[in-house]
Amino acid sequence: MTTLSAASIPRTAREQARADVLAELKSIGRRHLAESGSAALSLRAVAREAGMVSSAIYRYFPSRDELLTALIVDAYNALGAEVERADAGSRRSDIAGRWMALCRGVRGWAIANSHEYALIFGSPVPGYHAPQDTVDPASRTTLTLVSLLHHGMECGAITNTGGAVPAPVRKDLIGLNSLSGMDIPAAVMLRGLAAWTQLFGHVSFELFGQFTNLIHDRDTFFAVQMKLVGQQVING
Amino acid sequence: MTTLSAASIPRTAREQARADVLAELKSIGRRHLAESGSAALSLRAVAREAGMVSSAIYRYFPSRDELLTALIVDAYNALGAEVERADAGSRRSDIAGRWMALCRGVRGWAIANSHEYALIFGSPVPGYHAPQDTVDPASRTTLTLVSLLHHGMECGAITNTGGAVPAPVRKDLIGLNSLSGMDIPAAVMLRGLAAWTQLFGHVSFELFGQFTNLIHDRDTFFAVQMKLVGQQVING
DNA sequence: AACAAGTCAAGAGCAGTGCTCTCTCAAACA
DNA sequence: TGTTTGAGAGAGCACTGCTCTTGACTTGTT
Repeated sequence: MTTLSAASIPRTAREQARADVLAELKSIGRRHLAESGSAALSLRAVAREAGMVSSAIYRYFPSRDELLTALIVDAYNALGAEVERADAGSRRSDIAGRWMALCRGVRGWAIANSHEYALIFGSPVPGYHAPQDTVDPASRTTLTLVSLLHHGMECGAITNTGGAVPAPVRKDLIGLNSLSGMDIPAAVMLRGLAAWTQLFGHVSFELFGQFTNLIHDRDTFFAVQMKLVGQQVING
Repeated sequence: MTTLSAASIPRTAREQARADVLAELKSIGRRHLAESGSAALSLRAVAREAGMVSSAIYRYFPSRDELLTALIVDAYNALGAEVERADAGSRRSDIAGRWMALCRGVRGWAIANSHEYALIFGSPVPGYHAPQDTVDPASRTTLTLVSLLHHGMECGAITNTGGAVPAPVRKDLIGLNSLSGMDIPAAVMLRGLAAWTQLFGHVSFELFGQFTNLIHDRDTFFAVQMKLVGQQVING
């Protein structure tokens, strides 16, 4: 168990105090991240603002990367929660509507928390390799899409139009089901992943400045594009 | 004219020497970038390797960001050249084949130059806003796609299946033609941009680690996905 | 040939960074 | 009531971007 894992339930007063300080440091870090981006995130600055000397913060985060990892986990969870919330707001049988809600959820969160989005979907920070802590929170968002696909097939909105999928890829795609306990055919999963990459590709392009001077009405553009993607996913 | 623009033709020996040093510094910087990523790119380290003291490098690059900008411009041009080369290798009337070649060109370059790819398509470096110097090289790659669309329409491979495009978006899409001197209908341009975001979304996902533990046969997966995208762009 | 102007490298220095080590002191535990 | 343990403080190392000044050299002109 690392410093970052949910530190069980604080029992003693000491553990409680430690959990409090940890939470405060993360909160300050998150604010710095939101204001200045990940590269400008400095342990010293966080410590300073928390009223402790620079060396003291190393009691809580053994390195800058550990702080970053903690914030990444939080970001994944925040996005996951937002997407789940967005999905829950639509009628369950309205697959197309749920897809659009999901898209709006992702983009809305990304715009409102652009630095956190960049942290998890932008270029990986140098020398940094995501530890295992991040994979569960990361899959949370993906799971929402997969369950949407699953439900779409269940109620007949999405049909398996077939299409040959090469064996090795088929294996990977079928394997995705084991994470979610569902059984979506490879061809459908393929379309789902295509939609997924398109959604995040679009959001990244928008946030990272590739639409500058090209697309001005971005809300509408996004809606039009995602509607198209939704149709392709549903109708094959 | 900044330090970065092509410094006309060096006339005097002095200008020649300066151009040489500038080129050497950029070359060292590019290597450091390729080896360690943008965040680890340090003016001091570059200067050290070039055999000059740290302060001297400021004669050539007024700030770290200026070095970065120079490398970004180079990266855009390298990608653009690679994509143009890939496109030129296919029979001109084979639109689907050209699309696949173009995709392979982008991905191949991205994998071979991942840090440079991250520099231009990853999260923007903090506090950095792309100066005007970068827009021309950046549009070079996009232009290859637009001309592919144009040619596809010319020879009937791509047909305008219509589809309503909301006025403001239509305006943006039509406006894209003014950059290239072509006249691609909004609905076709829309599909082209969708393919574009999907292509780069896919490559970014792959390079930035989102496929970790999910997709193993990435070459095949990419080929399958891009073929699908190509069909959607061509057949509407 | 002599000079003024322009250019460049060097060195010292400032403020900031991540991170380590040692020390002290107080709280928690036995 | 000791004893252990953990939190904070402080100094320090090596590094960063960047600035300013100083001395040497190259250039074009008189």
